[in-house]
Amino acid sequence: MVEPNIATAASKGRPRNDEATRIVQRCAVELANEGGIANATVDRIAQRSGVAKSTIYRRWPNGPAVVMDGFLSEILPLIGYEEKSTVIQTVEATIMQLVAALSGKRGDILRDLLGSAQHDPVLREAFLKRWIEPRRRIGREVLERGVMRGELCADADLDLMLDLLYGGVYYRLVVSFTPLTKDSVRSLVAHVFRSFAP
Amino acid sequence: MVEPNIATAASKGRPRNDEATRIVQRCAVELANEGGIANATVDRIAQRSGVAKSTIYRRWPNGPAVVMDGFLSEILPLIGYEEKSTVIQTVEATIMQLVAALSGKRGDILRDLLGSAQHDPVLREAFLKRWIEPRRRIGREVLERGVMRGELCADADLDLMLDLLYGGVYYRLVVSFTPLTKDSVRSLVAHVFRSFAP
Amino acid sequence: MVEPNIATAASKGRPRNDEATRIVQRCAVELANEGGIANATVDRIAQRSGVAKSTIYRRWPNGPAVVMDGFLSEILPLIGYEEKSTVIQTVEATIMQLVAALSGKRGDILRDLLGSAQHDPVLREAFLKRWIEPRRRIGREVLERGVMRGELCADADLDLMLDLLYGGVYYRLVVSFTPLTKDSVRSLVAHVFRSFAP
Amino acid sequence: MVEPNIATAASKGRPRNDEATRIVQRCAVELANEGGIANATVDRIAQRSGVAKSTIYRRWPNGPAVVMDGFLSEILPLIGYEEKSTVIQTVEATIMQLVAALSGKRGDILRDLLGSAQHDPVLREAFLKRWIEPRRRIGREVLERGVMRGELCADADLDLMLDLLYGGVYYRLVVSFTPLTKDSVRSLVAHVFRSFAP
DNA sequence: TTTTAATCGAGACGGTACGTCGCGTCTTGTT
DNA sequence: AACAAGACGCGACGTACCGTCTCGATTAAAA
Repeated sequence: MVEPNIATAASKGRPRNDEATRIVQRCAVELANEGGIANATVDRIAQRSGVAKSTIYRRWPNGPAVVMDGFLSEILPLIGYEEKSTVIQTVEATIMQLVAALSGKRGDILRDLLGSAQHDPVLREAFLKRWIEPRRRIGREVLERGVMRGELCADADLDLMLDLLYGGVYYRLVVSFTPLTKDSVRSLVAHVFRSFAP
Repeated sequence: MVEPNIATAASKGRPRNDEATRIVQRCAVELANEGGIANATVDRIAQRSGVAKSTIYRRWPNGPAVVMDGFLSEILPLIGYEEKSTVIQTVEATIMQLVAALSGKRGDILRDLLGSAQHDPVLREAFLKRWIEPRRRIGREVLERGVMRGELCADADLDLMLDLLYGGVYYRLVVSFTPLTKDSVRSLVAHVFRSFAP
Repeated sequence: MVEPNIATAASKGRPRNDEATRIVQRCAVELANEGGIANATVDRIAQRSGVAKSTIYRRWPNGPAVVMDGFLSEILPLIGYEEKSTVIQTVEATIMQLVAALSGKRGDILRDLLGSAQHDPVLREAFLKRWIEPRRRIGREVLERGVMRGELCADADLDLMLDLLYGGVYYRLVVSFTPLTKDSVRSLVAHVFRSFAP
Repeated sequence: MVEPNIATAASKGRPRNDEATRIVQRCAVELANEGGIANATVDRIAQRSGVAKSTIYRRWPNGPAVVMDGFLSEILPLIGYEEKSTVIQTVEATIMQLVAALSGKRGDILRDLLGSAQHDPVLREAFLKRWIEPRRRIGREVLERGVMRGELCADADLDLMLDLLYGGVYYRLVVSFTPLTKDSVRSLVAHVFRSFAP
């Protein structure tokens, strides 16, 4: 959670306006969509949303944090994972979905947020807890099923396997800036699976 | 090269001051070391170096570009690559060296630069041309030797192999923020090599 | 009285907390002592006193008004006036006392309050009714006794005389910012008395 | 001079824009006319004048200082002093002029500035050096002529006399808030002169 | 005894201004 | 030309107060 200042549960004083929280997040994402997260300044978010700057600062430490919060709470519900007939197919589909999420407009923002997370511990925490770890948890479950079903070797180092799968994807998107085609994803997944075959 | 505005070779007026170029780079790196690249503003670089802002802008488009330039021209000479008796050992040593470079103070800056490159095409270009591609070229040569020497299978997809090796490293440093131990590097390299074994 | 909103005498609901009124005034004066009346903001008064902002606003229109109230109710009891053997001596003592009150920490606040009264009608009213006019009333009584006792001429314009006495003092403290010595007070009083001599 | 940051005489770098200085002062006075000096915020001055906030802060420490500067440089040229046939008449005319200056819109600003000067040393300095002292110097010259011409007694304490004259005026305008009529000025001047008669 | 109504604390809210910083451009005189 | 110096318009920063508001909890007089 980027939002570090949660209103005290005891609900003393006037309660926070949840509507304001929502509209601020929405406007922040809008602005980031239009011109990158550098465009989502607190001033601009405040102006567009009609919410006072002080109210925004009461909830988030800076503009990118708002974008992160809004972006994730917008995208997370959209990402399920489909069970396919074989584990390798399920993984392939999941990775394809990830690649799709990291492409286009939304992908630009996510890459930009990842970039900002390099020097902002708050963003880093949020990025990890709400984006990386959940997906990794899902991935791990799938792979464990692969082990049980005999598609993967019994003593496979699943964490290493996840590092290789996700690493291969993120490396090309964020480090070497090489577009990822469906074919390249397929051969990546295929090779990794083969190397962990029973 | 970040530096896009090269002085025309035999220009008429007063020639550029190379000393200024050097001191500016040095100060920019210093400032980045002290407080991240956000600390290396053009104003501050100018003040510390005693070089006028206009002089800086004549050479670089913005602050991070100076840092990138200074950082790379400082770190590149330090990175050679040692030929070991086996290819896997050579690769392991190279990766270890990379991990070392990406750890500590210098690593913070490099990760920070990579972060900024996500929204700055100029930085991205420089990062690719001067950091990623040269190392990848070297890595490729090593792997090709591995194929020739029979340590790797003849039809190995070397680009995929490089993606897996580098991807595994960068993913943990820049995406999942998981510290890389010597052991984890060793098992990563070992696994990838095994999967491309002849 | 600065305090404009008096609770209706026999009201129905919960009665006002007089203790709160007192502690608020005390804290306001404390804060003004520490950093001028600009330091006595309603927020700060509320925080230090532990009294809610709304409770403060129920009694006073703004921060300076609290300071004015607290300051005057603190200083007024301390100012008596001593009857001397001659009227001129009594006046001199009174003026000396005024000068003392307008010097040092307390003087800074009073001058500051007078400054604020230049653009705040509420403060002006309070300043007049509770500080200027009472002292002037006392001064007038003394001078009238001077007339009766033959120390002053029978048809003396006592209001003009008071203007000259007080004017001479305030002018130096508040307008020309020239320190007032005991000697300068003495010669001021002496001259004015001489000019109204019988 | 309120303006404390004078561009270095050596005129290094781009010279300051005098036009900007002028328009800023003009707008500041305008704003103060419209709603008191509290209305002359740096933000508003910047917006109305089209001059950047940073440019304003490069010259003045705060809004009231701009008003003070603009106000004085606007009003000072307008105030000469007329030589009358007798010294008492000259003084009376000068005081009348002062009362006029302290009445109406301009008077409100001047009183407001004097109020602010109570807690702002910069304003106080400017107020003294550019408003109080020059007028007092003139007044002193007039009185000295009065001594020479035998209208005043030879050993008159002219500083005390000035304190009484100016004090009587400022006291009523700024302290007791009693309107000054022409008659009251006349009787004030008359009495003071009589008390310093030869 | 139950309303009823004013008070209290806490603190959120929309505003507005603060004074600073950095940007990238510009205008000087000097080298 | 390039250079040091530094002014300029711009716009964002994060903070502080303002005065208002909405809560739930007290506290007494009126019903």
